[in-house]
Amino acid sequence: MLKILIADDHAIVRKGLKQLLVEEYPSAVIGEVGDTEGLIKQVISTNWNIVICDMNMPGRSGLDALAHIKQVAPELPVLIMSMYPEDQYALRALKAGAAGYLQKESIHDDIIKAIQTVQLGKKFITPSIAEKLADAFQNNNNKPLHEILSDREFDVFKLIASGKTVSDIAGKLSLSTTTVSTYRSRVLEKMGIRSNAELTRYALENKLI
Amino acid sequence: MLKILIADDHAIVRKGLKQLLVEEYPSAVIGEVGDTEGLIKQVISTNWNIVICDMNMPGRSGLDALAHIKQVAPELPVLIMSMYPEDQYALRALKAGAAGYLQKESIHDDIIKAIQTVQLGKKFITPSIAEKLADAFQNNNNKPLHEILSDREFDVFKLIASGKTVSDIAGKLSLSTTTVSTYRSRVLEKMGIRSNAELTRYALENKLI
DNA sequence: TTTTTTTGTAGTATAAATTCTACATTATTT
DNA sequence: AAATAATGTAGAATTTATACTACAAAAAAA
Repeated sequence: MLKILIADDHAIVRKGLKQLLVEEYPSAVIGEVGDTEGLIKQVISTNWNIVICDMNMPGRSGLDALAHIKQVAPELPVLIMSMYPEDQYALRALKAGAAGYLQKESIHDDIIKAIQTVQLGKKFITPSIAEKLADAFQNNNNKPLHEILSDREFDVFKLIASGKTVSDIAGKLSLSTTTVSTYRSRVLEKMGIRSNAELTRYALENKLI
Repeated sequence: MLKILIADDHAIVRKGLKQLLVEEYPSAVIGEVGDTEGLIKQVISTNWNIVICDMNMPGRSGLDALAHIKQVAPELPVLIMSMYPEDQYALRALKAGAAGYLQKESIHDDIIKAIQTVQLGKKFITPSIAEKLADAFQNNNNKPLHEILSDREFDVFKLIASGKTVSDIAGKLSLSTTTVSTYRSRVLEKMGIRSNAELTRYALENKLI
């Protein structure tokens, strides 16, 4: 009998998802937990076939929980869902061992397919994520992102992240503004990032500024 | 017969909420829309008793929609829900004429009570929001910086902080890019800030994005 | 040791953002 | 009620930033 565990801190989301699953798998057992602790507990105490886990839960994040699950139940497929389209997160999730990454926006369309896929022991990868994956694969894999920057790029990275404009930086480093812009695009490219805001965020999170 | 309209861009959320409502009001008519346009259309074409509307929908935000609804159906109670706990949003929502503000986290506990309350023509205010309200009522001075922004400015603030470009934002809000730039400078001015990076930082630190 | 990549650097043409200014509407204060 | 300030909105002119493209020097891979 199919046993699916849902982990999400929002009860409405759990409810909606459960409804969806019940409609497709009327005889399945659907469990719910609202935090990562409950999730871990459930995974240890009960034999679930699939876990569907939100990425953004208060306290320990879904990814932390995932890492934990991979230790106690390496075979248990975990689908990570998130409200962020940013496939950035998808890569992190997959790296951490997720069986698939679902955006909440399109979960309706994907979830059943995803379940079928992971039931076969395969990973559920959407085409757009596959592409990102392929990219990340050939790029440097396990270094922190900012370590794959060249020195100059890293300089520029930090300055941009701390709010300097391209021309400020050009002045400071005595370079042409276009040069700085070029560095910037290389940084963005290498880090799989799309905006200065994300740079800032990254830098703050990694305590680089 | 009770007729409740749900507006939320995430189908799972609609589903969960609907389920919740059906359980409590089996004979109620529950409508669903996924965007603000649909919402406005529905409000005009059908006589709903209550609207439950998500604050963060793509395109025109829930608050815009609310303002619109207040014009065409001033008596129709609109409950605004949001995933942000920051009661900041609550104040804006109430100011814009919402009948209540619900956090998605606790919607399970509050929604039925909220519906009963607004059915009596009263506003549903949780204690914590009541407090904020009281504060805001007189305490205009010691507000956090971001609370001195106007609604529009705040919209733009969040979008910039999360990395949208000025033209993205202009597109999204159907404004001229120069208008958005103007908001940006006003925001920078009001907050005593000099760059987008600082905006991002501020927003991250204050958990506004 | 060739060959291929990465790095440091810019120019040109183009796209995007900013500044300043302005002007109705709303809100607030006096 | 009148006066003042804040808000929502843009246009013109200008300043900045970006996308492409390019190329030599250094580093890495074959």
